Order: sequence, then C-alpha cells, then structure tokens
Amino acid sequence: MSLSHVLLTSLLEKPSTGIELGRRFDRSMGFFWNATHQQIYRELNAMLQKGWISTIEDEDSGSRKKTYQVERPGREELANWMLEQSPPAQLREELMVRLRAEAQMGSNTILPELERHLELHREKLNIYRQIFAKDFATADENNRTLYIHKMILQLGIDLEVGWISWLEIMIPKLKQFNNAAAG
Amino acid sequence: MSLSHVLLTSLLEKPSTGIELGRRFDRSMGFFWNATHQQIYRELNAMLQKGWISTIEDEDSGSRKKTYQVERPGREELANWMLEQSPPAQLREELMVRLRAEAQMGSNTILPELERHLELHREKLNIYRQIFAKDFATADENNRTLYIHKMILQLGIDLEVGWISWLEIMIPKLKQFNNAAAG
DNA sequence: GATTTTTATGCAACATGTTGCATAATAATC
DNA sequence: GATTATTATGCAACATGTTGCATAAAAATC
Repeated sequence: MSLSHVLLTSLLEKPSTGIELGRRFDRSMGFFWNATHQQIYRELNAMLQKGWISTIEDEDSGSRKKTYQVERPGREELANWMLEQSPPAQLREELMVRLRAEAQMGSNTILPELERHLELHREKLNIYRQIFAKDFATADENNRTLYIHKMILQLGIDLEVGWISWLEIMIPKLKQFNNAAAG
Repeated sequence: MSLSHVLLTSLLEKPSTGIELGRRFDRSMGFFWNATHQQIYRELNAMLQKGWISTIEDEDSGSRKKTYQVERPGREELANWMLEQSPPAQLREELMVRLRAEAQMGSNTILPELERHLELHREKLNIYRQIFAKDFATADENNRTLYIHKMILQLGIDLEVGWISWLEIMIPKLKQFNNAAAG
C-alpha cells in the first residue's frame, strides 16, 4: 500500500512530527492523497517497527513530541516501490451516485447539492491558484524538482477547472428541466 | 456508506444477479464507483437482512442463481440518502505519489510509468467515446434521465481528456530534463 | 495562578475494501 | 460422454480507513 510511501516521501522532504505531516497534507501532497492523524500515527508506528524510520527525541524530555526521520531501509523501500507499476486511480464520487439515483427515481432534490459542489470546487481552485502564484509563478524552468511539483499542482488545477465547467453546464440545464416540468 | 446506494440504484434500473451488477459496473456506473464481486455479495446480503431488497428465485430450482430486486424500504432508504450532503471525493492517485517521490529522490525511473498511464487513459477515453456515440449521440435532448446519464459520461470523458493533455506536456518535458542531464 | 485552547499522541471498535481460495452449476469443446 | 471454461455465489483472513474517545503537555487568556 502507499500511505507509507507518501509518508516516507514527506519525511524525506523534511523530518516532521505526526501532526506536521497531517498539516502538510492539507496543502500539497494532500491533493492526491490524504489521511487522518489516526492513519498517520498507526502507519508511523508500523514503519518504526520495520526500521524504515526513526525518531529524534526532543531535547526537553518532558514533551511527548516525536520527530520522525527516514532511515536507509526506508529510503531503499521507497526506491524499490518506485519501480513498480500502479493502475490509475478508481474514482469514487458520491455525487455521481446521487445523480444517477436521481435520474432513476425521477426525484428532484439534487440541485442544491450540485450548487454546493460548484462552490466547493471554486474554493479549491482558488486555493490552488494562490499556491501556484506564490510558489511557482516565478519558478526556475530548469529546476526539475520544482517543475514536477508545479505540474502536480497544475493537474489539480486542471481537474478542478474541468469539474467547474461541467457543473456550469449541468446546473442551468437541470433548472431548465425543472421549469419545463413546472410550467 | 454508499456502495449499498449504488447497488440500490442499479437494481432499480433492472433487477439483477450479483454478477450482473458487477458487469454493469464495468460499463456505466463504474466510472465513478467500482466494487469487486466480494463486496457486492457481502453488501447484497447485508441489504437482504435489512429488508431493503429481496430475491426472486429462478424457476429451475437446481440453479444457485439469485436475482435481487428493490423493496419499498430500500426505495425509501435511497430517497432519504439523496437528501444528504456529501463532500467531493478525495483523490488518491498513486502516480502522483511516485512523481513526488521521484522529485525528492532525484531518481529517474518514472517515465515508462507515465507513458503507460498515458496509454491507459487514451484507451479509457476511447471506450467512453464509443459508448457516447452508441448511446447518446442521437439522444433526445428533452429526456431528463437520459440527459443526466449522458452528462455523467461526459464528465468521465472530460476528466480523461484532462489527464491526457497533462501527460502530453509532462512526458516530453521530463525527457528534455533527462537529455539535458545526459548531454 | 487558574482556566481554557491548542498541539500532539494514541487506543479501541468498527466499517469498508482486497486477496486467495472453495464450491458447484451451466455451457462449450474435444 | 468426458473435459475444460465460464458463470455464479460465497467464506475467511487480512489490509486499510473512519469515528469517538482519552490523555497530557504547552500556549494563550482571564
């Protein structure tokens, strides 16, 4: 599975505590992979067991805070994993299930939910664009690492734009159907 | 959870056996929700317990084949569920994790995988477009149910197109980086 | 300096998803 | 008519993800 590999990558970027990893997800990595703090701690402990990572105890030993860092076996595991293949992700979008149920039941309750999703996608797009402007607008075109990060964000942006365009066609059309039925 | 609601919707469209439901997923519904036959059977049995669905035994009683159909409580459950809100799906795309790991490790092993994914997305797009041409090209613009189904497929197409465009930028650029490093 | 909020880690129970295998009827092929 | 594939259902074990709660130090507020 790959939550462990997400965490390894994140820890390579910067040794961190469990909470920090979770917060990092809220920004970059999390566009394409997310996890609750529960999953993160469980996985960190599993990786400790396997020797992939180790902890750096804080100097003031009163604290429970633990900073995790990648060890050689973890790095090797990540390198091996990168050679494997993976299938494109299976989508799992509840909204589409609802839409299809609506089509089947002939009911008329989905519009507010579509509008809510449109708003959510717009917000997400806004956040992505802000990050883009801040971190990548003036990025060096010859820095490979930076370019990859930029393109990952770009895909996030593209997918959001796709959703928004689609909803902006879908919503008025459904309203039109409702009016036709009412009038 | 919503696998049960996916199945209810599918069974409303047509009473089916477990296997049929699974095969149906391979085409339409499955673009946005998929499940193995194991999940399907487990869920069908759970729904039987709750009285949401019932079985129609086959006339030749030697067969193990069972056809499932939705009962009134199932229909009510679906109607109630449709009034709930759902968050947009969290993406979970391994390829992006690999890319990010590649950026971090400074390795150079991801290109074949990107090309493989490009091919997979093109195949998927092709299939979607064939279905579109066959089922929706000449569809009645005033049929609401049909329109919803068409738009669900359209979103699938849009998302695939987005992926393909992105990969068609990403792959040459990465090759360029490799050449620069080698030359 | 007492109280509340935030940060940080974690357990336990449960829900959902995956994998490997087992069974048996039906259909196709040799 | 024996053998092999396909269809159809299912169990069991395990992996992963979610939810609700518990604990406690550190920081902020009253």
